[in-house]
Amino acid sequence: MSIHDVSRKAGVSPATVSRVFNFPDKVSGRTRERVEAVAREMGYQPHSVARTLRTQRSQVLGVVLPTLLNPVFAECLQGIALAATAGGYSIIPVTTDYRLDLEARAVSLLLARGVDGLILVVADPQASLALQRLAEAGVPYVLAYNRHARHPCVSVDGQAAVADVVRRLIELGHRRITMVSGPLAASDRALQRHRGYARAMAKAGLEPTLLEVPFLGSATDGLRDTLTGRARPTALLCANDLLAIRSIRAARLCGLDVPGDLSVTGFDGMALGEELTPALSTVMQPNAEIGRGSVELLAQALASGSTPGAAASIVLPTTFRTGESCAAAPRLVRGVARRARATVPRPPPRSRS
Amino acid sequence: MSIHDVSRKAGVSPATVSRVFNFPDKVSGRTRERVEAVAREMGYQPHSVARTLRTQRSQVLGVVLPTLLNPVFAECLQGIALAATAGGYSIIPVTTDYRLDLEARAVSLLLARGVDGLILVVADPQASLALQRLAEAGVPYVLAYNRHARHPCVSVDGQAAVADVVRRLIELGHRRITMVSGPLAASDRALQRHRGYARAMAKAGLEPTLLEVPFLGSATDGLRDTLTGRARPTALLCANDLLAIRSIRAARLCGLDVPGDLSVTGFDGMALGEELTPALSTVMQPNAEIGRGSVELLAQALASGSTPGAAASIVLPTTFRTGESCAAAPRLVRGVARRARATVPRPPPRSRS
DNA sequence: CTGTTAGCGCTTTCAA
DNA sequence: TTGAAAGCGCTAACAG
Repeated sequence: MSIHDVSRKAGVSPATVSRVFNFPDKVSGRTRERVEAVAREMGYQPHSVARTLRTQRSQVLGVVLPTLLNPVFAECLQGIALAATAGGYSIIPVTTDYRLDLEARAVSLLLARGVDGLILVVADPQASLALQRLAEAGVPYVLAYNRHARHPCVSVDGQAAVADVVRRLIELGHRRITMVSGPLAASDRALQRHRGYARAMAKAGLEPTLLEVPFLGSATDGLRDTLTGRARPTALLCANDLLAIRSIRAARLCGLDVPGDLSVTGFDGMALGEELTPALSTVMQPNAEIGRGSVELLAQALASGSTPGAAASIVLPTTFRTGESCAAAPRLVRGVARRARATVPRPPPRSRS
Repeated sequence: MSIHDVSRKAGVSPATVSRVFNFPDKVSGRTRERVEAVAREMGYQPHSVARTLRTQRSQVLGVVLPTLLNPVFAECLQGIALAATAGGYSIIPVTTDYRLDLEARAVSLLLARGVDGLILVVADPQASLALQRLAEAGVPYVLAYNRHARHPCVSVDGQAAVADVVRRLIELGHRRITMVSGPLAASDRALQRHRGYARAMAKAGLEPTLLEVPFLGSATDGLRDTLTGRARPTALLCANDLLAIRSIRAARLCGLDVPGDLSVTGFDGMALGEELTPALSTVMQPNAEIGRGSVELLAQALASGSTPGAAASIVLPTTFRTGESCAAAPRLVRGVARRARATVPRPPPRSRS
């Protein structure tokens, strides 16, 4: 059923029906009411595809992100979805699984779909060809999580946040603080977080140690060596919450108590972290807010017929969430952590069910 | 840049260009190559909105689900996204936050967007008006997770799976097994899982106990009473993984060791469950598979110009994942669990960072 | 094998 | 305040 059917039944022209839906003020009260009544009765809804073709605006935003399997991005997407709906937009999400080729493919797919704008979380803005073409094509877009001087970004200051964590750990008496990170080359976030770690450690006169674990597979293998070594760290600063959770497990499996023997901090603030035992001490990013902010930046530009500029970038604040996974450093004896007799940890029992 | 520009530059008609993209076989090799070359050179991509208007097929699937904050649905959506992309479809996800009014709104939004079909996770197929109207309107759709005799569903047998868990717990020596569930009225899944529990308990001659915790807020309040009572359960059978994680935390806060003093099982098989300590013992649902299956069922029907029928419903198998959160029941002394001296649990220390 | 023609359903000048 | 007409970019008959 089309606008035509409504117009016939209401005894007006299609143009008038269109006006009723788009510019109600431009129609006389009487005809508007009649048209509205007829439309409601027939259950008419304007066909958005036709409208899109005519107006060249789809009211759809494309969203490019690495994966939904990391709750951080799921939370962000939820924020995007909410704000988009509120602003009259729908979203088409596409995941890239951290692969650059899929990033490019995602962008062209979305452009062919006629999205009005894009929100994307790319591996590295510097290296993204898709992004560059996007910018050149003049298509409105906003980066989320990424930070770059020449792109509009909604992000947090990961470097400062990690530096803050380092200071907190030092204050708790930690000296041997190892950073656990995914591949640094994989994203600008990883790089920035590591920089925050490296600088804060240097500033404190401490020696930085980086444990770079592979993306997939048993991240715990490398951890085992680190945690069972003679001069093992007293604190693990993990580049994200997922890594922190894995690290805590690895520590337990090595017979270490968290935070008794080893403090562990995360980064991201995924909601689940608070439900764990020990609750994750972590840097809270406002994930939903990042999504919301991205949508708003984009929607604002779209409304004014422009394109978001790098100058509009927003840096949202992070907060350190004090959980239970991090505590004062254990006392040291000749460089080796000594554990109180009472807290000798048992490895978690294997289920027999 | 439109098909027209390409046709001019290639010296052919727009129709021919269209054929090159849609029915390459219907075009002579020479002209096809020329057109392809020109198109590539100009960076032309068919405008899918126009194509949609003309063909009345959008190649877009709408996805209605409760929330992305529960990793179960995020995992499922990822599965949907993957399969959709593979099948040449894009998806528009809408979340309902378990609210029926938003369910209806989501459906009409999606229909107005001109989606070719819908995949939805509704609270209860029986009670969903949106669903009923969908069926009546003849719009192709598939339900995921839901089970209903008169709708096409991709689901698991939650009732049988929970009954199986009950049997496992009984075999481990548990007699006081409490089910922890969200509001039963909230979804058909909750109801079915509870039925599996109730029946299996009855069959074993054990008394069922249900702890229904509210959706939001401190689910742990009710748990505390249960766990500190005189005849506290030795096992908690949780209706989903999120609840299991919360229950484990509540138990720890009550000074109970999991699984030493209390076994806890989940349901869903969210990936993170394996990373926890103790690793979650849970019923694994193939979440991504459920998503994939839904897409395939839908795509198949769309390809044949039909609508998926209830007869096409698929029930995917679940498997019990043996984790560490569940073990043999502690020995009982006069109906009260006795704990070995050595395993007296300490409440987790509060972080001072 | 290729071109011509007629819309898909809507919005938007331009006239009345 | 309303209507007539043109056309967004594409595809599908139908001719040739």
